[in-house]
Amino acid sequence: MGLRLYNTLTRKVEDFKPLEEGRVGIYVCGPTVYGHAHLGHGKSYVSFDVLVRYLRYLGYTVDYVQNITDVGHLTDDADAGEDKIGKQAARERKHPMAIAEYYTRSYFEDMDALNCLRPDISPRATGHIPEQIELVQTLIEKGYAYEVNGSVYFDVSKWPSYGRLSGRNVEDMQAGARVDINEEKRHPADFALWKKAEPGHIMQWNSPWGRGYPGWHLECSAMSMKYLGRTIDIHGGGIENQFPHHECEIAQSEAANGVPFVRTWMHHNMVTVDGQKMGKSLNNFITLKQIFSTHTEHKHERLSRKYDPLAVRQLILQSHYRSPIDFSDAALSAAQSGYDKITNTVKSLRKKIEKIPGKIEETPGSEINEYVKSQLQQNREKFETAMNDDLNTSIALSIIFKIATITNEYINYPGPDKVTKSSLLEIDKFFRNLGGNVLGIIKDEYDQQVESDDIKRYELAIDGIIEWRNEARRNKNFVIADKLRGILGSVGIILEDKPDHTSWRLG
RNA sequence: GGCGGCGUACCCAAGCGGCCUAAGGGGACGGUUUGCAAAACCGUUAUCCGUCGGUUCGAAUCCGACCGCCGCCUCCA
Repeated sequence: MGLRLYNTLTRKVEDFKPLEEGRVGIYVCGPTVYGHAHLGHGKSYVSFDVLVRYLRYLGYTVDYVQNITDVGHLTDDADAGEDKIGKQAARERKHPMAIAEYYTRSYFEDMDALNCLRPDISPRATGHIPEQIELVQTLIEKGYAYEVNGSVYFDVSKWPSYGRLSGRNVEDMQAGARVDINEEKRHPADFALWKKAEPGHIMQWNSPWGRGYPGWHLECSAMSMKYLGRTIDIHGGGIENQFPHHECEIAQSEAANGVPFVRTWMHHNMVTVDGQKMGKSLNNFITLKQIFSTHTEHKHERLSRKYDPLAVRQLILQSHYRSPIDFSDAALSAAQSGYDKITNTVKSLRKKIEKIPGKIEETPGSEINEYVKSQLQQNREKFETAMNDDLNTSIALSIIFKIATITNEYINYPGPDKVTKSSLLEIDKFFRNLGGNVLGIIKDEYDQQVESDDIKRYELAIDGIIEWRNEARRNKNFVIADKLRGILGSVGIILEDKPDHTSWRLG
């Protein structure tokens, strides 16, 4: 059985089959770059990163497009157009493009840390104004849009299936709608394709309707069409964008092209912090940089320590992408411990491989251990079954843990089974493939020691103290030995005595 | 008011009609190992899945009611 994905459009898990054999086009709604990326971005892009990675693992060629919104999203749909980037630009007294550039770089930096593969194309909205204008023109020509006083609106009454994706109908939405009445619109549900620029609006362009800027749903339609064609296999985004954003995308794209816009709609669920929606006003808004930073002055007050970016990734993968996830210091800390366990295992596995000299064919008893072989085989199948079932990363991850336990058992307590280099390499291959290439929580290389410059400077001293302590241990002077361990421990350095040497790590 | 989701051990979380006397992680406790630790390994930690009814030979899984929580309906990942 192949990959099956939940499709919001049909509310069912369906067999996944791309339009073109062996090739998948994916468009994911990217960030609006007016601030540092937060936990919500983390969940979103890790989720879709795993989708892309798994599709590639299955042998598909994937065209992954994720936009960068550097203009156009206003604070509301009705009018009162305040561009969030413009707002931030005013606050920081910088050019809007400088703001967009700065936070775009910051975003990529954080996504790299989370081990998310870069999209194949990261199109900027401002780089596609002509395409957007063209799309608006098409919609006007086909009678789906109308111009009023320099602004252009999509006529929802011309598109009966509006609301299908989100399970709403235009009438129901009237009652509790918080959208202000806009005099220009023929119907309150009509949405802006192009807005006339008020004199003070910083970002604006020439158009057939005068100076203005694009409406907030338009860029995704224009750019996905340009890079992936009129019908795309998968469109992903946050569940909060189901309505109105994705609904509007469908309407304008299909009205313009006359063909289905998206075959599979995927929506991930939201993030809460300590059980509450994450929001700037609630003081529980946590950026990824605040979690990753070693510098205590940047730390968020709800966090007790810094966490490894890949531990955050692991926490995200521990639950399903369609489930909400609650971040708390306790959850982060538990994920960090679990992440450390896997990392420790992989590190000691690789150390062990290095210690067995020679090429495989020269190593005596180089055959793969039968038990190891069957376990890897079995668990690979389970892993694929889990991932095929709408990306059940929680189970996939549990299989990595299972193999970690088997690995430790095999290395440390081989019993009658001989530890062979081939077996160890086979296990490492499993980790690199499933834990690394697919889940992205196992690195191909781990730094020898800590990256932090502060620690690096003291490495010699640390090694010296360890040497001193081992001399004491050899002389059975355990009082001194324990005292030295205590001193290192008090600055967060934890020692591990191995049969032949002592290693250290930061606790 | 409309739409959607969730409630599983001390915490996180998978399971969505029989393989469940319920994965996996964290924590706690006990053991092996260790000079002692750390790491690792082994074991224990839910006869039960918010509550009450129903459907079924059989339900955590389906249906109904109720209680509690959350999200969307305004930009948001």
